[in-house]
Amino acid sequence: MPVTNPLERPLARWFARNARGLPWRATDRTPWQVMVSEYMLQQTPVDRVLPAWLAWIERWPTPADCAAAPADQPVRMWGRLGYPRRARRLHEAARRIVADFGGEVPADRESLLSLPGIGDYTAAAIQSFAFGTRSIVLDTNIRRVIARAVTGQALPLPHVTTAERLLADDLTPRSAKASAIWNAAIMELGALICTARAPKCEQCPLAEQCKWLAEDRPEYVGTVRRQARFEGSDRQARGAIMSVLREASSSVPQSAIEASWSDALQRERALASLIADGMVESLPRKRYGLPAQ
DNA sequence: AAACCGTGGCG
DNA sequence: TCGCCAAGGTT
Repeated sequence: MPVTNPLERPLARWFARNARGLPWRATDRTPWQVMVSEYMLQQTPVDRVLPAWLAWIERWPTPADCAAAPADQPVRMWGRLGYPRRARRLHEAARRIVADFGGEVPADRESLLSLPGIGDYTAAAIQSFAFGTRSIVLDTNIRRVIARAVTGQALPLPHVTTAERLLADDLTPRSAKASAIWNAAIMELGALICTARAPKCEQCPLAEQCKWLAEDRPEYVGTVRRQARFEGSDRQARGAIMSVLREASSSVPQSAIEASWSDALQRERALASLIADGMVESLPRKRYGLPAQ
C-alpha cells in the first residue's frame, strides 16, 4: 500500500523519452479510433495491427460509417490479423453504438462491457486511453511488470486475482491524468523492456526498484498452461476456409471449400463450427460465403 | 472454468 | 526446428 508509488516517477520519465509514436496515441485520436486499436490488439502484435488500423479508420472514420457497412466488409478488412470473430464483434459493437448510444463510444464501464468483444481489459483501456478516466488496466504486459517489479515473480498467475487487482489499484496514481500516463507507460515498458522471454533489465528504468531483479530473476514457479498446437488443428482448418471466403469477391462453390483443406472430416467440422458461429453462411446450390447482412 | 478461437515472428 | 508468445473475450 504505497502512499507514493516509487515506480511512478522513473517510469513516467522513461515513457516520455521512449514511447513509440503509435497513431492511436495521437492527441487528436477519437474514442472510436482507440476502440478499433484495442480490438485489433487483442492477441495480435502491434506491427501487424498498424496497417490494418490505418485502413480501417480511413474507411470507417466513425462508428456510424462502420455500422452502415455490410457484415462481410469488416471481415475482409480484417485480413490476416487472426481471430476474425473480433471483426464481427467490432462491427456489431459499432451498430450497437449507433442504436443505443447515439453514435458515440460510451465512456462508462458498464456500457462498454455491454458491447460484444469488450471485456474487463478493453473496457479499462478505452476508459484510460480514449477518455482519460482513471481505470485499472490489467493486460499481459502490465501484469508481468507488476509481477516482477513489485511481487518478485517471473510471470503473473494464469488469471487475475482480487489481490492482484487491489495491488494494481494501489499502484495506479489517483489523478486521472497521471493514471493514464501510468497505464500507458507500464504497458509500454512491458512491451519493449520487461518482455516475457528476454527482458532487457540493463535498460530498465525500474531496475533499482525491481524485486525480481534484486532476487536475481528467479524462475516462475507454478503450472504453465501450454497453448494448443496450431499445426493440423481445427483452428488452422477454420482459418484456411476463412481465407478462401475472404479472398473471394462473392460466394464460392463447395469445391472451393473442399480445396481449402484436405482432411474431409476435419474440414466439415470446421465449416460447421464457422456456420454455427455466424462467420460463414450456407447458401443455395451448395455455395458458401461471408454473411453480408 | 478450462478450452476454444488465428496468425506469424522470434529465440 | 519448434514451442513460446502476442494490448483478450466468450462459453
